[in-house]
Amino acid sequence: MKIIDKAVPTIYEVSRLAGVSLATVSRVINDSERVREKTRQKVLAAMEELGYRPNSMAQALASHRSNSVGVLVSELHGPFFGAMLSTIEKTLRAAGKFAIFTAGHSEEANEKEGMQFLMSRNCDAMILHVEATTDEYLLECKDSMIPFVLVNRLVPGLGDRCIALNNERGSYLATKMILQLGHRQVAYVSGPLNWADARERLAGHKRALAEFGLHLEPSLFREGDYREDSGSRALAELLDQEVQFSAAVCANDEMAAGAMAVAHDRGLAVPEDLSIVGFDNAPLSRYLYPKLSTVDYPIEDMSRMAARWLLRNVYGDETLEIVHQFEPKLLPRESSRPVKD
Amino acid sequence: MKIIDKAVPTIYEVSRLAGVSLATVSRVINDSERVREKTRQKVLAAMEELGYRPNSMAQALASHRSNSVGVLVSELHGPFFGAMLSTIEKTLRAAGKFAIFTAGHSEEANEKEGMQFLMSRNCDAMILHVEATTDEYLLECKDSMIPFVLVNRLVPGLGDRCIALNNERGSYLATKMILQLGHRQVAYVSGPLNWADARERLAGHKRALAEFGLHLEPSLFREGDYREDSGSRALAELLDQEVQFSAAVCANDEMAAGAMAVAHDRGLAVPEDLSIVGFDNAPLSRYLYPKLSTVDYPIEDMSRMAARWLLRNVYGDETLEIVHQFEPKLLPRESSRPVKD
DNA sequence: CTGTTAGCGCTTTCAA
DNA sequence: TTGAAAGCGCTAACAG
Repeated sequence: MKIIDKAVPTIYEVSRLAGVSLATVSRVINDSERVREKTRQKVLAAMEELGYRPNSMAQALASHRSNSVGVLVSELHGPFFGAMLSTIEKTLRAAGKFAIFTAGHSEEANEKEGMQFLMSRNCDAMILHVEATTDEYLLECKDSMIPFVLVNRLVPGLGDRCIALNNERGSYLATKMILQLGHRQVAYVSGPLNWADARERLAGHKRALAEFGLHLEPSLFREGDYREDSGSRALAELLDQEVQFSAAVCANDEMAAGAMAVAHDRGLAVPEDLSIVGFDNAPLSRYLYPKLSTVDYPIEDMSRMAARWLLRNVYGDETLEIVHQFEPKLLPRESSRPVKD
Repeated sequence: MKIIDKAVPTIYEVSRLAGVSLATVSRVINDSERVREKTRQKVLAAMEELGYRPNSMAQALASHRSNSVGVLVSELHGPFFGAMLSTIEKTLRAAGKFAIFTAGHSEEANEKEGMQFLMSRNCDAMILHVEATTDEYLLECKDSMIPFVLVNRLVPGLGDRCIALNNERGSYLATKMILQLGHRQVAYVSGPLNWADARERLAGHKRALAEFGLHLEPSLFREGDYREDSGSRALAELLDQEVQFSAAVCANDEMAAGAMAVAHDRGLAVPEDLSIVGFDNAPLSRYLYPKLSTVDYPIEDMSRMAARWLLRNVYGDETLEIVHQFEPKLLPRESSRPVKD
C-alpha cells in the first residue's frame, strides 16, 4: 500500500524544467556551493512553479543525516515535561531540525527501549531525560550510540554532556528560608532516594539544617515518590506521631500539594499552623490555596540549552555558548510564614 | 558532516552472512511473505549476530511509507495537550508507528506552516488539532494532502475524519445542574466565539436556560479567551455591575480558576455566595479551593480514537472500531451548591 | 519458497 | 560553475 505518493514533483522534474542538472538543483536546495546567481534563480523559479519540496527521506538516505533529534523523557505529559518538549521543539525547529519524542516512564527497560527506538529512527542525536538508567550504562552508550546530551542529571565522566540543576542549592535555599522564619521543628518529605536529584535535594536540606546547628531528625523524615498521594501519606504519618513540627519542606510541588490537602482535612491552617514549601514551581503551585512557596526550576532554559548543545556539537553551530549548570531561585509565596512564638 | 554512520550493518551484510538474497532478508524483516522457517531462522541469526537494524529512511524511501504520523496541536504543553500527545504516542508506538509533534499556536499561518512541515517530513498521515484554520481550507486539504483526522472539531463534509466532543451537551449539563440547584441569575463566561467549540458550549448553556423558561441575559454574559486572566476580568466586570447573580458557568476550567481567584479577592465565598462551574476537568480543577465542579472532557479516549482512525484508514487495520462523537460527563464537586434562599 | 533486478529521490565525488 | 554517474539501504515486481 503506497501512502506517500501524490505525484509529488522530484528533483528530476525541477532539473528538466530549469534546464540544469540534478547536481545543480541539489546545490541550490542546500544553498551550499557556488551556483551562479542566474542559475539559482532559474532553479528557484522551477521549484516554485512545480511546488517542489525535497523528500526528506531521500535526503537523509543520501546524506547520512536525518536532521531529526530524538527526545526521550519520562512522560510526555505533565507541566514539567510539557515545558521541556515545547521548548525543545521550538528551538530545534527554528534551526531546521525536528524532534521525535518518546517516553521512558522512569523504568530501566523502557528507557533502554526508548533509546533503541530513537536509534532505529535514524536520529542524528538524542536529548535524554532518564531516571532509571544507570550511570554505567550511559557511560557505555557514549561510544556505542549517536551523540546525546543529558538533562537534569550529572554523570561523572559525561560532564560535557550534562545540563543539570543545582538541586542541592535549591532545597538548601528552601530550608534556609524556613529556618530563618524561626522554625526549628522542620519535617522533610523526600523524593525517591534511588534517584539522584532526590538525594541532592535532601543533601541541601541537611546542609541548611547544619548551618543552624540542627540535624535531620529521622522521625521528621519521610520518603515519597514525587507524586501527590505520597505527599499526603507522608504528612498524615508525620501528624499521627507525637512529634511536633511547624513546617514541612517537600522535595517537589506535587507532594507539597498532597501535604497541603491533608493539612486542610485535619483542620490545620496553612501557613498559620504549618508552613509548607515545595520545589519546581509547577503551575499547580500557583493554584493551591494558599499559593505555594517553592523553588523555581528553570526547565525551559535548561531544555533550550540541551537543544543548543546538539546544535553546536552535532550540527556544528559554533556560535552557541553552552552552560552546564543552572541555579534555582527561591520563590516565597503564601504558604510559609514566621513560626508562631 | 556524516552523522549517522557507525559502520552499521546493512541488509547486504546480513544476506551474505546468511547465504541468502537481499529479497529474502527483506521478507523476514517485514515478516510478510512466505519464507521457509529454516531460512527465516538463518536470517534471524545473522541479523542477531551483526546487530542489524533496518534503516528506516531507506525503508521509507523504497516503500513509500514512513510509518510516521504527524501531530499538529495548538501547544505542546499544558494538561490538555499533554494528555493528547501522551496517548497518541503510546497508541501509535504500540502499532509500530511513530509520531512527530509540532505546534500551531492557534494561529492560521502557524497552523498551515505546521501542516506543510509535517508533509515535508514525509508523514504518512496527520492528526490535527487546529483552531484557526478555516473549514474551507480543511476541505481543500482533503484532496491535496495526505490523509488526516481532526480532533475536537466537526467540519461539515469531513464527518468521517472528525473525532469530536458533544460540547453542546457538556455545557447543557453544567448549566442544568446549576439551575436544578435553584439558581436563576446565572452568569456565563464564554470562550472566544470565533472558535466552534465555544459557540457550541454557549448553545448548550442557552438550551438549559430555555428549558427553565429563561434566556441569556446580555448583562450576565462575557466573552473570554479561555485563559485564566480573561476569567478574572470577566467576573470582575460582572461583579462591578448592579446586576445580581448567584452562579457563574465558565466555558473552561482556566477561566473558572481566574473567576474563583477574583471571588476570593472580593471576599465572596465560593460556593456559599457564588457557585462556579468549569469545563474540561483539567488537573488544576482538583487543586483549586474549593475543588471545581466541572464537565469531564475525555481527551484521552478521543486522542486514542484519532490514532486508531489512522491505524484503520491509513494502515489498514480493519479490526478497529471508530467512534466519532464522544459524550461529556458532569463532575459535581465542591464549587457549586444550592442557592441561598 | 527464493533470487534478480530495477529503482525510490537525493547527495556527492570527480571531471569538465 | 556545472554535469555525469555512482551509490545511500531497502522494497517490490517478476521470474524461476
